[in-house]
Amino acid sequence: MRYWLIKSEPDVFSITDLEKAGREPWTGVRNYQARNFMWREMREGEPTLFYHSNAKPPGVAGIARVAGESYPDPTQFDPASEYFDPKASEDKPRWWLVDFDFVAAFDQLVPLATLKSDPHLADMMVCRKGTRLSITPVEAAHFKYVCGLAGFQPPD
DNA sequence: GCCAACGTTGGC
DNA sequence: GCCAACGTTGGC
Repeated sequence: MRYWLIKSEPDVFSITDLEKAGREPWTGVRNYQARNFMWREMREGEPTLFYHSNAKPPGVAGIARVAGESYPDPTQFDPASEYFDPKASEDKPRWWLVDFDFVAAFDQLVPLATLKSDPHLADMMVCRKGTRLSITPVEAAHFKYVCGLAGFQPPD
């Protein structure tokens, strides 16, 4: 069992939006490292921190879960989409995604500043300077610790 | 609005 | 394959 963190701008798609939707295909990721995590490494049921970026303040807003296996991101084939990729084809998809299921919204956001100032989380990727990656693995201990900061009982 | 970090592009 | 220019992310 692995743990993950996904970033989303709440103005675009927030934890509340995920709660309403129940499940959401994670379209539009156009970074190879992030794609590789979804494509080949994520497994159904893996718990995921849902992080609000470009927010005031930024921080972890809740929990999601990998809904199932990866499949080609349909927006890469759609000329009308901002995520259209002319170099991708149905035969040779370039971008893969998974769906995420809603698990929980934290009663209170755990701000990035809190994560950064906590020695337990010193080497958590999202705490490090200049990590722009929108999907990162999270150590089990870090995942559980962040849930603890939110007063949330982590899923098994 | 600024700017550090860093990924991508394209000329050579 | 190198690397300068450029674009994007995202905190502050």
